[in-house]
Amino acid sequence: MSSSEDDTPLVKGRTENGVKSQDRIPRAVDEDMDKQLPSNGHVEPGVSIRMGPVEEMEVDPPAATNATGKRKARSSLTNGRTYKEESSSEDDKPINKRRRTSQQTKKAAPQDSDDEASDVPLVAIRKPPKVTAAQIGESSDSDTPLTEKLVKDKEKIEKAAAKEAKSIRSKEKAPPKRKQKVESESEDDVPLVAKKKPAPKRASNGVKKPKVESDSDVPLAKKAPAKKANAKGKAQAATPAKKGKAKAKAEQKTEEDNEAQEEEEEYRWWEDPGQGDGSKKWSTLEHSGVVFPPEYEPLPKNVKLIYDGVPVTLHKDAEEVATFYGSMLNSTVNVENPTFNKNFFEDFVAILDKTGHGKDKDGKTVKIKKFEKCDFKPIFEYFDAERAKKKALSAAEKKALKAEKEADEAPYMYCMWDGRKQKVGNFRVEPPGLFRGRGEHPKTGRVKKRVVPEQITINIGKEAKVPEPPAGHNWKEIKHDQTGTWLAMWQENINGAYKYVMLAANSDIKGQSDYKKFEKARELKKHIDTIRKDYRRDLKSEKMADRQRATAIYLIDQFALRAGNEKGEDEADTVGCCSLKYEHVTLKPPHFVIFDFLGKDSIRFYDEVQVDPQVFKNLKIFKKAPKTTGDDIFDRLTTSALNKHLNNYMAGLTAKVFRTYNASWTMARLLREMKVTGSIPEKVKEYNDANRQVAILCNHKRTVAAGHAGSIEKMQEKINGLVYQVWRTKQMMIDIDPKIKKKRGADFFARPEELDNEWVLQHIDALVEEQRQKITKKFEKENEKLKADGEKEMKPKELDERLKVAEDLGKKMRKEHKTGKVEAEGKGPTVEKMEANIEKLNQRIETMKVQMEDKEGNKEVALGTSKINYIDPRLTVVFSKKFNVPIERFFSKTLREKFDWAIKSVDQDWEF
DNA sequence: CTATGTTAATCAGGGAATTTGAA
DNA sequence: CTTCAAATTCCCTGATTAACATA
Repeated sequence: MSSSEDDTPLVKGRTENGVKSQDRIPRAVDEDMDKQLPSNGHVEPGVSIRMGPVEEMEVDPPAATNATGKRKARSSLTNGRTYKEESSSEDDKPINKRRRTSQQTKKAAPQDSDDEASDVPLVAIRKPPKVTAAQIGESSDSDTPLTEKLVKDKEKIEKAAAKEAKSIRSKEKAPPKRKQKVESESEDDVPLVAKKKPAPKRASNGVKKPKVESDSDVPLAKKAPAKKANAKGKAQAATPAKKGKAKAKAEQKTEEDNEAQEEEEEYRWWEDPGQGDGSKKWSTLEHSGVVFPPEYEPLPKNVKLIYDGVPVTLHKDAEEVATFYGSMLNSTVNVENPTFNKNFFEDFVAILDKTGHGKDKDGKTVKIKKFEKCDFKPIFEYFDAERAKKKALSAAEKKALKAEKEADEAPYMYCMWDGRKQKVGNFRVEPPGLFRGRGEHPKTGRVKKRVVPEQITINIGKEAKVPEPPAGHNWKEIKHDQTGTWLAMWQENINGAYKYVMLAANSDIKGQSDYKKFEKARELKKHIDTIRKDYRRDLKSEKMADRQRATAIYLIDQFALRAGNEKGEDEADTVGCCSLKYEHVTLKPPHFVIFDFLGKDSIRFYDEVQVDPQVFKNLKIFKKAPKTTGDDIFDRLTTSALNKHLNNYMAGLTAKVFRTYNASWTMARLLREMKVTGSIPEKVKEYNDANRQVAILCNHKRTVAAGHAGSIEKMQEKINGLVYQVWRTKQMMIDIDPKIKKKRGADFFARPEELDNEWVLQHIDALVEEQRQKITKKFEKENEKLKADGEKEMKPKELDERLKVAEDLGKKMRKEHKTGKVEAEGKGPTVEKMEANIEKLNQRIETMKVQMEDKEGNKEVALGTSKINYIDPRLTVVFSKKFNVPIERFFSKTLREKFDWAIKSVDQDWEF
C-alpha cells in the first residue's frame, strides 16, 4: 500500500472538462461542503498535509453522533417503513427492488446519526425515469411491502404446500409419466455413447478422424463392466429409499453408463495437491480444430429483395447480407432500432457498391439508395416457410437429421488434454450475420463477416497432428502455447474482439478454475474484516485518492457493484462502480443514495439504499461542482489502482471477488438459517427463494416474458371468480338458514368491494360465453361424428336448444346478482356443507394469490446466472445431502456435469 | 493495446405441467 | 366422479455470443 502512489494525481482525471478534484480534502470541504472550491484545489503530490486527527474530521455537525441516532436510523429500516412512506417514487420502483431496498438497507450499518440535511442544500433528487415502465412492468403489487412478504414466507410455504403436495401426488401416481421421463433421460444419456460410436464409422469417409477418439473409445467400452458394481453402490448410497423404485433403477442404470465412461479415466484433480500451480496448462494437446458454418445457399430464383417496388437480383454476397436482415424481420427489437437499421444499411450498401447493385428482370441496374425503399418481406416469408417446413418434419426425420449432424461434428466435440478426453465448448466458428450488440451499442446491426480459415490460429500440442484446414485454405498460424487454454482463436471484424475456442464447462480445466475462483472467495473471508475496517477508516482519509478508493470498495462490498472499467467510444455506454458518473448517483438526505445506471449488458441497476453517513458525505464531495452530468464520480480512481490495492490484502484479490464472496456468503447464511422440515418441494422452494435473494443482490435480470401481463390478469380473473363463488356460497347459507345472517353479521355476507357491479355482470357474461363455447364445440364434434358414421347431422335448432342451458345460467346469475339471493345448490345442502365449501374455496384463493405474487416478483429476476457463476456449488451439494433432496432438483444435467467436482468432493459438514 | 478468461442475457426448442375431452 | 390420453400452455435448458474483468 504505497500511499505515495495513491497520492499522485492521476493522469486520467477528467481534466479535459476542467473538472479536477483536489488531491486532498481540505477540512473546509468536509465541514462545509457547500463552499465552492477552487477548481484547482490541487495540492502538491507528496506533500502530505496532516489535517489533524481523523476524529476531527468527523466532528462535522452531522457527526455529532450518539447511540440514539444510530438506533433510530436502524429501526426506521428494520420495519422497512419509515423510508418507504417518504419515498415518493415508491410506485415506480420495480417490485424486486423494493424487497432489495429493505433488505439491503439493513446491511448498511449506519454509524453516525446525521442531520446532514441542515448542513448542505440538497442535491437535486431525480425521480426514477419513467422510461423504465417497460422494464419495470406494471407493478400490480398491492401495498403489502415485500419485506412483510419475506417475513410471511413461512406462511407462504404452508399455503403453497397444498399445491406442491398435490403435484407430488400426481407425480407419484403417474408411473407411466415417470417411466417416460426416465426413458427419455436414459435415452438422452445413451447418445453420449452413441455419439461416439458413429464417429469411428465416419472416420472412413471423414479422414480427419483423429485416432484420439477411437483410442479412448475402445478401452472405455471394454473396461466399463469393471466399474459397474462400484457405480451401482454409489448410486444407491446417494439416493436412499426416497425414490420410486422404477426411477431409482433407471437412474442407476444411466448413471452406470455415465460413470462407467467418465469415471474410467477420472482424474480427481481436486484431490491432487500439486495441481495447477504453474502457468503451464497442459503438456500434450490433440484436437480436430473447428467446424465452419455451411456455405451460403443462394435464394431460389423467385425470391428477391424488392426495391422501390421492383424485384431485384443481387450478387450472391450482397444477397447473403440481405438475407441476414430479411430473416429477422420478426425480431422487432432489432428491426425497429434505428441504429441497427442504419448500420445494417451502411454495410449493405458497401457490399452492393463492391459487388454491383441489383438488377431488374431486364438486367438493368437498380441502384439501392434508400433503406425505406427496401422490402425484405419476400425473403422473410421464404425463411419463415423454410422454418415451418423444418418444424413439420416427422419426429423420426428430425432425429435422423440431428444424428447426422452429431456424427459430422463428433470429431470436434472432444479433445485430448494431457491424455484425458475432454469436451470442447464452442467448436463451431460463429456464423456470419448482423451484430446484435445489446443496449445502445453504436455498432449494432453491422455485418459480422464470415470467418475464413486464414483468420484462425490453432493452438495444439507439438506432437499432435494439426487439423487440416478446409480444402484450398490455410490456417493463419499454428501455435503450441502451453500457457493458453484455448484450441483455436480468431479476431472478429466488428470490435476486433478475440474469439476463443475453449473447453466445455464440464472439463477439468474449467472445473479447476471454477474451483479456484470459489476458493479465492473463501479466502477473502479471512481478510474481509480487515478490509472493511480499513475502508471504513479510509472513508475519512484526507487523501482524495484514498477516500475515493475506500468509498468505491464500500460500494462494491455492500451493493455488489462491478468494478467498472473505462469504456471506449464505440461501445455501449454502460458503467460499473469506478466508472459511475455524476448523474448515476442521487443523494437523498440524510443518508440515502439512489443508484440508477445501466450496467453490464445495458441492464438497469436501480436501487435506493441507505449508506454510511460518511459515504454519503463522500459522495457529496465527489459530486461537488464544478462536476456535472457526464463527469466521473471517482475521478481519481481506476479499476487497476483499486485492484492493485486489494491485492495487498490477499494475492489475487480483485473487485470481482467481492461479488462471488458476497453471493456465496449470502447463500451460505440463508441455507444455514433455514430449518426446513417439510416435503421435498418445500425445501426446493426454500432453496430457490435463497437463490432468488442472491440473484437480486447481483442484479441478475431477465426480460419480462411477452405474455406475462396477460397471464397475471388471467390469474387475477380466476381469483376474482373464486371470490365471487365464495360470496354465492355464503348467500346459499342464508337461503338454507335465514337466521344465520344475524348470527354471523352482515359483513360476512357482503360482497367484496373489488367485485363491483360492472365486474359481476362482466363475469357472468364471461361464464355464459364459456358455457356457450363448450356446448357449441361439443355439438360440432358430435355432428362430425354423425357425419362420419353416415348418419344425418343434428339441426342448428338442436344447438339453440342446448345453448339455452347457458342462457339460463346467465339469467339465474343475473337474478342472483340483482336480488342478492342465491338458491342453495347441491344435494342435501346444509350450512355445514357450505362452510366446508367456502373453506375449500378460500384455500384455493390463497394458493393462487401466493402463486401470483411469486410470479410477479419473479418476472424479471434470473436465477440461473447466480447459480452458474456465483453460488459455490458445494453449498448446494451440502444442502442436498443434509436435507436429503436429490441434487437433480437443483442442478440440471449440464450443471451436474459442470459441478462434478463439487458433488464428489464434499460431505454435509462442509462450510463455505 | 493485446490477450485471455469469466460472466451474462437471449433465444429457440423441447419437455413438463396443466387443462381439456372423452370414456 | 375417476382415469387416461390428447391438446395446449408454460417454463426450463442448452447453445450462443456479447460484454465484462483482469493482467
